[in-house]
Amino acid sequence: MLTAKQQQLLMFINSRLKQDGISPSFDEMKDALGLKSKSGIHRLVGALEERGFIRRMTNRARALEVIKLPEGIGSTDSDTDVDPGNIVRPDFSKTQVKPSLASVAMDSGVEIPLHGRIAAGTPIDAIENADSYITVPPNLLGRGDCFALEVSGDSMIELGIMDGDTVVIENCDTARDGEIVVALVDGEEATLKTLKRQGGHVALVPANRDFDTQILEAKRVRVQGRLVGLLRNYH
Amino acid sequence: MLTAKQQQLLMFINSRLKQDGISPSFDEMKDALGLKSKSGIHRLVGALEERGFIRRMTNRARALEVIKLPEGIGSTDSDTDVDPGNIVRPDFSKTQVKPSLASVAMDSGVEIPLHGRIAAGTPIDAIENADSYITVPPNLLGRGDCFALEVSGDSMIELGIMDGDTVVIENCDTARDGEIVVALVDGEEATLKTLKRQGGHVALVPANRDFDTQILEAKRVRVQGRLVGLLRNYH
DNA sequence: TCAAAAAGTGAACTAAAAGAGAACAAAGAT
DNA sequence: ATCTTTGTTCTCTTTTAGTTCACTTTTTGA
Repeated sequence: MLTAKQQQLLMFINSRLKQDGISPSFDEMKDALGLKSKSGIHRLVGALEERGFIRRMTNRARALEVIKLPEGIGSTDSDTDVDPGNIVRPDFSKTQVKPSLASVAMDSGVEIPLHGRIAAGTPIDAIENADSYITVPPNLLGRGDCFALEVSGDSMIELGIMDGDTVVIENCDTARDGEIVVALVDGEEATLKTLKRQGGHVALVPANRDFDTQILEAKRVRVQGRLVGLLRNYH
Repeated sequence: MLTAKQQQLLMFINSRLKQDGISPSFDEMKDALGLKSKSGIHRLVGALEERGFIRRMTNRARALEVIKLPEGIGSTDSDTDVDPGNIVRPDFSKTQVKPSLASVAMDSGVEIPLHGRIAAGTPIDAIENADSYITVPPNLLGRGDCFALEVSGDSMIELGIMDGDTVVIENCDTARDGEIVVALVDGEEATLKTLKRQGGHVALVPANRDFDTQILEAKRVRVQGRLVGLLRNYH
């Protein structure tokens, strides 16, 4: 009934809907299948619709719905069926812990507010919804008050801070030489950069050859926090 | 079926109805989503209605009802489910409900075992203390069983995976083209690499110019898990 | 082994989603 | 009747997402 690609896409859509109820965009599906163009997704979606596996609202964003799955695919949603029986796991396969609700219990992480996004050279979008909180493991936190920001842009890519990562920032107004900080320049422009002190000046050093270091009088720069942790999601 | 905003609003409406049976006003919804204008809420409400998630009486204040929730938002607490046969009425459902446990439960962290270290081109150190667990935010997890590994070495540095990072791996034995996986070669050498399929062969592609891609017969390579999340600590 | 079907690419184009702000209209209360 | 709360509509802007087309490559089955 389905080709391999069609099934692969169907399973991806299904897992995303199961996961958070939000249907993936064509671009996300494209990435999920490792394609470079989303026109192929368009064709696959059409094929799945024609075969009665999904329903969609055309010309609407993220409006897919799975209405059936192919035979033999349990609705328990494993596109990654595991046969734990005979796999050689040399080192680390002894314990298998499932994130069952039981283990979601008490030993929880800590909730911190997600304050918005920060980009190279542009102000923080100061969103701060009451509703935006993320949970982070306690060991990622600093000693002080922390908040999270979503990173936008590639200015720190050479230090492994990628577009879309969530960074955990500890609120503070001073930083040591070489620390990565959220720095506010002239009270308006907040960026995530490595801070270097040079006499009465500070340098805000990006980690990307395509961006320039800013050297500024110390009084123009206010440190808003320092980087203490990072989270990334590959889904 | 829904966009992120639509889903966010739907969950808010649902929680308010569950909490005290009174639907929120447009202004309250606006505040809940951190917006400054309620015209956006009007549009979102229209979208939710069009998609069949809510019903409403136009021009009536606080007259929303939730008629279904997206797949996968099966609330962890049965009390917070929408009962399909018994719709929540905006007016005379004064049913008193305890504060939703769902939101508390959903926000807590999940413990997964830390299975050791993984390096480029060398076997995993089988450290695994049974006692090593780390807490990760639920949204970092995949759908299946997960475990964590500490990354050693620079082989994936160009994809922002640095020496010392902790990666969250979902146990699975298949992976899609282009996913980052823990791959076991010839049953003995486990590495973290991007997997590419090339006919009957698979390529294990590092993200570092100083390392070479390995192209191997598919049967020599066993996928042990795929990368779903990453944590980094700057302390 | 050849033709058809399926898959993949890239670009141009169009449309939807999202946010702001203001003015206005309807419903219900005093 | 008039005030307050709440919902509706408009215009405008930016960002995100869907559609289409022309063309190439790969896969598959007769």
